[in-house]
Amino acid sequence: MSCIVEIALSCPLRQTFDYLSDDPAENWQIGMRASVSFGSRQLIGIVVAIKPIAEKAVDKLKKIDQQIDKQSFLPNEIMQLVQWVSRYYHHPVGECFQTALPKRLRLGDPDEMQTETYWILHQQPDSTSKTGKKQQQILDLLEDYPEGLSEKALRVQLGNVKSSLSALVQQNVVAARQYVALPVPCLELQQQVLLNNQQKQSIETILGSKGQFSTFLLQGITGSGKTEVYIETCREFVENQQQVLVLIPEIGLTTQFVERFRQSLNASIVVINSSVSDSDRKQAWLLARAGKADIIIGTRSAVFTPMINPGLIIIDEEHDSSYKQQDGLRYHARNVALMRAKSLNIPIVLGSATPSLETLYQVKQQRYQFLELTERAGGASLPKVALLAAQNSSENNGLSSSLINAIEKHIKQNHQVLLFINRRGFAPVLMCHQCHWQANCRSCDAKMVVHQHQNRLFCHHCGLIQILPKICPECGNTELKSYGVGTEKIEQALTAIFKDVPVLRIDRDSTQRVNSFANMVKQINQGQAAILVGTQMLAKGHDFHDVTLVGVVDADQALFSADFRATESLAQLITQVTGRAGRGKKAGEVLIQTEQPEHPFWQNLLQHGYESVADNLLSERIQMELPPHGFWAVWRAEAKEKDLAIELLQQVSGLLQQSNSSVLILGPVPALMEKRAGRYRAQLLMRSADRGALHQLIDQHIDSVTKLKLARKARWSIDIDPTELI
DNA sequence: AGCACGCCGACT
DNA sequence: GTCGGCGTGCTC
Repeated sequence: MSCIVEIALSCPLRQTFDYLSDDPAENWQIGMRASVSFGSRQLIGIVVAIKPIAEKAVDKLKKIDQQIDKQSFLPNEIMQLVQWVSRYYHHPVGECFQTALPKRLRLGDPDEMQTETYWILHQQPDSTSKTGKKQQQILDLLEDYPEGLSEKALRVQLGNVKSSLSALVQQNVVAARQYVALPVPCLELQQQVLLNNQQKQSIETILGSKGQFSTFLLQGITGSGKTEVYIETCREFVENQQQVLVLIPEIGLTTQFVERFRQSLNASIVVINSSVSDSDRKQAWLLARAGKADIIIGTRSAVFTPMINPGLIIIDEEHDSSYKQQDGLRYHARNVALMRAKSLNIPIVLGSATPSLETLYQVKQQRYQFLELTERAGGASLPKVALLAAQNSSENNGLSSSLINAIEKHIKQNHQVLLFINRRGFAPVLMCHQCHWQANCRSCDAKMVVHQHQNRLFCHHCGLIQILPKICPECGNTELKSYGVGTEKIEQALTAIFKDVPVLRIDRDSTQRVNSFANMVKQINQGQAAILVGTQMLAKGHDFHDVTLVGVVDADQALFSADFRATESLAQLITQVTGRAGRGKKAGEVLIQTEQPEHPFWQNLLQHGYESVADNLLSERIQMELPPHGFWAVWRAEAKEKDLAIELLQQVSGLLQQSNSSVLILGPVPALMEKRAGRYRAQLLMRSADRGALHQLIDQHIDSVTKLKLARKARWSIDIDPTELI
């Protein structure tokens, strides 16, 4: 008896496809993969339904080419989750499955875990045969592991063991077994750290919600020991054979975080981030699904990792913008995680020193429980924060004389200094002194940034690269001048001022080479006086113990930005940065150089702290009916031809207006930077106090939008709960 | 989105 | 005479 199998395929069509299978329905399960011919190509899809043969139009159906999985592949929970994501974000279901699966499995790799060789003691060595030193070491070690020890672990401890092992095999003393390859455990676990009362209380409260859905905001200033709270909470779950999913931001600096878990917990910990190879991702995913990974630490897409016995979800730095995907399926991992925790009926912890307004809003509505850590570990005090008027700073390449003096003071004490400039390159503007020509990007509405080290102009929006011109292309003048500051210029200025002090620049340009970042960190941690100049990437995730002065050079930009979220991010950045100064015994100092020291934002932040700023911003947003107040969706469109995007959105707007709905339609308007990477962009906003009404309106019209002629000429997408409104 | 089919311009 | 440009139409 054959059957019909309904398959979700990765294509932008908002539908699934029926195929004919020769196998009986019993041989199929929802969530299995199948290979089918689709149009003229071969695709792999996910089975979403199995149906009996119906009379109608069976002859139109193609046959399934291959059933890839013989046993269940995607657990029901993940099937439900991905289908919910597809409905909630109004994104084609096949593409949702695509984002949820590791590449190798998406492409049809069998779902078999990699194995590795384990060695076990087979019998006691014959007393007559002589055993070498290395061989004896192996035997001694294996004696402690009656269930065997992996060859990898033997190698880690004893070095090259290949020849000794084969000798032992010859004597029939040891035997090899193939077992599933687990992550290499830490050899020496660290002693459990002493927790303060706030930490203990937080852990207890979270554990009190074991086995039931409950959301916690764990707010703790930098250095207050959030990670210890995570680790000790995990310990409890791991001891109960329950798995923990830990989401982390997408910054390449996760090693320290992961190491602390590894060194503290006797558990199988897998990592899924961008530096993990495709085959290791697949292995981590399979280990998690099989319950052989106790803790899964990963970035955004790890939220879809299946677990056999999930107990807890943790989202570290929950305010981080990398949790929201900004193309394709525009999901927010925090949102998906919340949904997942709810349907699994397990607790979820959102951790941050500077929670997002969304999360604070929920705390205010008493939907999340608030946990707070206010004490810094080791009794370190928070640094003094002061504002510096930026007057005359342009004469010193963007550094005011008081900032330079402060740097000198800290350097003289053999301490380290950290300076933030949130712009890569040398200078953001190149201009002709004579005719006022400016170096602009030809594909974007943006200026080209001077990168002197590489003797090039870069567009930071589309990646266009040009040779740095020596003469003005308009009038031939040789007097080209650059304006503004970037990391390179600050680096150069400081090198000139402090001749004997190493100046390290840390940004995407200087850390691109493999290991260069790790090497820099190593150098920094040697503890000699040094000045570190860098972008935001320095603010996150890394502890530099000898830094006593943190300077913020171009803090003002955000205060004038048209993006209403800029002040929120600035308050978060300054607060995070403040935590970077003076850990341990050395007293810290933070200096913020600004053109507007009188600005109420600074006064509020310095006198009352992040929470107060966040509070104000939140009331402001509520008053102005901006997110997180109300429910928002935005249609985005882009086209190579000018005005095409906006025309398409005008038609979309027309369709939406046909319904008599409570949803407010705003726009369409061109994007703030209309042209980017050669495309003109526009957006159409929807807002409602009623989430259901918003989604209903989209569902009502999305098919007609797909059928619009213009929808083929312009790229369009829909963004639910947008985090960027421009 | 891919990919095929289809109908008009400059080239071995 | 052909190669190839991208318009439009379909994908169980």
